[in-house]
Amino acid sequence: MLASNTRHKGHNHPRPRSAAVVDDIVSQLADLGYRDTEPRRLVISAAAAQGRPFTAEELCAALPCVGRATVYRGLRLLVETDLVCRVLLEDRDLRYQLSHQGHHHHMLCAVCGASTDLTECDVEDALREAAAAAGFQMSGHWLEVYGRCGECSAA
Amino acid sequence: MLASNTRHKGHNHPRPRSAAVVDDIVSQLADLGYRDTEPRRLVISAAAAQGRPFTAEELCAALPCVGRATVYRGLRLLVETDLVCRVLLEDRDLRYQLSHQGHHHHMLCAVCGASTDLTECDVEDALREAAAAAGFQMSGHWLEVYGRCGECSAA
DNA sequence: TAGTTATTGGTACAATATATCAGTAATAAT
DNA sequence: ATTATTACTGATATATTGTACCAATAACTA
Repeated sequence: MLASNTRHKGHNHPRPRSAAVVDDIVSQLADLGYRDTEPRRLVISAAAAQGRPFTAEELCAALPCVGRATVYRGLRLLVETDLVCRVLLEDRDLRYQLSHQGHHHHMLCAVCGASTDLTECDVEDALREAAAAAGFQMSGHWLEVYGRCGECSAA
Repeated sequence: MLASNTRHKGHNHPRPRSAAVVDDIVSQLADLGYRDTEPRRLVISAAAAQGRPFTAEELCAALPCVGRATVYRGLRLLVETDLVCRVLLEDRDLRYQLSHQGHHHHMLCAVCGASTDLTECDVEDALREAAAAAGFQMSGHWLEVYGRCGECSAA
């Protein structure tokens, strides 16, 4: 029997934070009618354990006991439900990362590979206006920012 | 013997405008040390003939007499030399189109598939500032705008 | 507890693109 | 102009990323 999910900050065997993240995501999926399965939890857990944007194959490698198709399906489900977002690297390599939800973009460090969210950014409005000026009705956009994160630009 | 390329606006057998585009691109490639070959001209010509962003496979289909590998190589060369730019559709389908060069972005119509350049757009500066505020030193970005072009939003 | 049905995993398949390599052709050198 | 050099081509094999299929299984539900 595992420790209850509902125990608040219990002082015995505190579960790692990632477990709470997994529970949260599984719960959101449950609200959408998706089942709570062990392989799916493993995919979510592995995704949450990645320190930076990861590829689907990296998840497969990290989960040798989960079928490839299941990993891809899990990832796709997470993307479709906005729990994981896609990140396009400068070299066009496609990666994934847990989404912090809400509209945001990513700043990707070319040195260390870290991804930082860019939230307070009103580029969207400026874009919509510029597009409208050209007679174009914008409904969405895709934006990635490349460069160096604070740590790497200091070094 | 074909008509000379250097004849100015000859009044017999005027060459289609696309031929001038091909010549121009071949010339730019020559400056970079790349050879002027028939298959390469065919790839460039086919790319220039596309009315909207196209896939590599579409080019292959349009050029049954050119090897697939050669089409892909030609396309890659054009991308690397900034003569063709990549366009990422909303469904993540990757397409290509002749570059109008200079920094610009694309507004992609979800209805008719047309791509319109978005040039006079100072999003870059706003982005750079927002990134800097987060300690991130921006060096580049990728942006695609999705929506409806003027014609399609009118209809 | 039994029944319904989403989910799994293994494999086959599809789409997109590159690697290899012998043969060819475009440019440079003579 | 002829030869030499070497980039380029094309056919095929391979790599990568992801989906389709289907029988077996496990999760929810009545």
